[in-house]
Amino acid sequence: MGKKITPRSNDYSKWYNDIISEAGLAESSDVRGCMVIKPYGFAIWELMKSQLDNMFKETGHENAYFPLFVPKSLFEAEEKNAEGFAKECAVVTHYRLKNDPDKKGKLMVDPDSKLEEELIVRPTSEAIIWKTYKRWIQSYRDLPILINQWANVVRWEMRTRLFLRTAEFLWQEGHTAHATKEEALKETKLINNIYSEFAEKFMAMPVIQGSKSESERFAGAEETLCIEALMQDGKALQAGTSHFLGQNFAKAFDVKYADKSGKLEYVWATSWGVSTRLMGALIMSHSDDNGLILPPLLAPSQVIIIPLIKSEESSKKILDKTNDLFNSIKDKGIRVKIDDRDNISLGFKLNDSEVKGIPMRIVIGEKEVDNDKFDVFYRHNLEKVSTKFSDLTSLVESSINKVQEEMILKSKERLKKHTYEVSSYDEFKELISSQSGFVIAGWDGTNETEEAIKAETKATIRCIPEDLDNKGVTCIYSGKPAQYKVIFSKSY
RNA sequence: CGGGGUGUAGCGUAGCCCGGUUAUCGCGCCGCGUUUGGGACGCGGAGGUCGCAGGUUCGAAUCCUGCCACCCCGACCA
Repeated sequence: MGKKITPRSNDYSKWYNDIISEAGLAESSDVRGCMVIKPYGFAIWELMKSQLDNMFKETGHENAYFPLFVPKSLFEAEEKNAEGFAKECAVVTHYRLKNDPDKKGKLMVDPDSKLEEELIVRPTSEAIIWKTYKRWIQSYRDLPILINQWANVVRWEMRTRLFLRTAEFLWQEGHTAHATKEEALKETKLINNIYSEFAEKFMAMPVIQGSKSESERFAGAEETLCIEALMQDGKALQAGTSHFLGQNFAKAFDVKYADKSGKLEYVWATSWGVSTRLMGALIMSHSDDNGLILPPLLAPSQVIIIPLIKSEESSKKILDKTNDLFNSIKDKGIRVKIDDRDNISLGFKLNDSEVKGIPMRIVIGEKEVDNDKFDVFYRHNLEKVSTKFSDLTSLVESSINKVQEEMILKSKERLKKHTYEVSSYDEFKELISSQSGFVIAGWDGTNETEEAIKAETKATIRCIPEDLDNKGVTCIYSGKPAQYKVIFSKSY
């Protein structure tokens, strides 16, 4: 089994890339730093999307779409935001090509088509959206605005990795406007809770919630909340962020509303997003050396049935059973598929279903039909459960939630096992260098300390959880009283 | 932009130091036949400006020069 996948313990990155390639999720494109998401990978992304979309809509949000291009003057309006993204922007300077007079059959940029104002390909949409909100908001009656958009953005990263960091990526970005600070803060928290709930419930990936230190904060935000997940190699992955933007964008774009007394006030803002990086998180959270493992709620096929026909005589009874089972599982609203590909050996099909992470597999051959004994093979723990045909559908149905729960439990245990608390810097350094997970430690709250620790150990403050008591704790580095207990880790 | 490396078929590679027939092997692809109980097998076949340009030589994938592209380690990052 798993012949073609490099073992995780040998080379973690290779293992990760092998899984993406063998499962058919994505591949590098011919365009620098960009990625082709293949149908199977996209199907998983679409399941994630629809779940998140539901959760946003249930909390009063609506979808809309804003332009890909941001005129430079808009982009630079909010200074910190512009500065933060300036180094990774793709810029459109011309709008036309022409035949190159010196090189036959080649095209060149037409110098006459230079734009008066450059267009930035959005690395994020705050600027264009806040320029629009200015038109939409006049009165307290126009608030709140709770909008989300599903879109692509471009960030010209130096080093890219499939799903985790690509030059172009797909995401959702929510942008809300509120009358009061309290309401905006509440929204920021609400969304972070949604992200956390989604990660745990659907991705079977428990996360730690908290706020970012100033240096890790989103450019232009007053506070950034985040969810941080722990990957199997002990590194942290920022899986989602929710920003409280204060009145920064309202002021930059002059967005005011008249309150009940007619007084003009700047509006309060939030923005929040998760991206196709979640796919990377899903892969790295659960996969093993045999390939991908999908939690049933995010599996495009939750069950696969493989008919095994060896002779003409047995063909009919096997196919009848296969179709009966397919229909009865499908009637329960479960995503089920039959692998009836011709000229492909059973062994190949078994491995194929494993490498793709399909949660349950049922092989139907002569032996099963004659003995009325069928195995359900579970991908997440590689175990089999046997039952008779009449009980098969209910076993499958009850297994969906069971498998999901078992995967959540396993991930929770891993997170717990790899979360440490230290009080000395030596202990801290040892844990970080062994790259074994989240390390909770006291921090004096200064930028200098944070940077010194990063320079010495490569660990960064992943987040500042709000529920950790800092009474009597001292800073791991400076020895001064700790302002917070925070979570350190190496990260992606 | 600093430090290192690599470019040979769709993918992964051997050959390069030490120049010499028709450029190696595996996977994949096409055809025929046999095979489904853990990534099938046999036979036949297609596919290459050896990254680009120039030079040295009777002769260059191999040596020299220039260029280009990509990868890895830094800085940056959802």
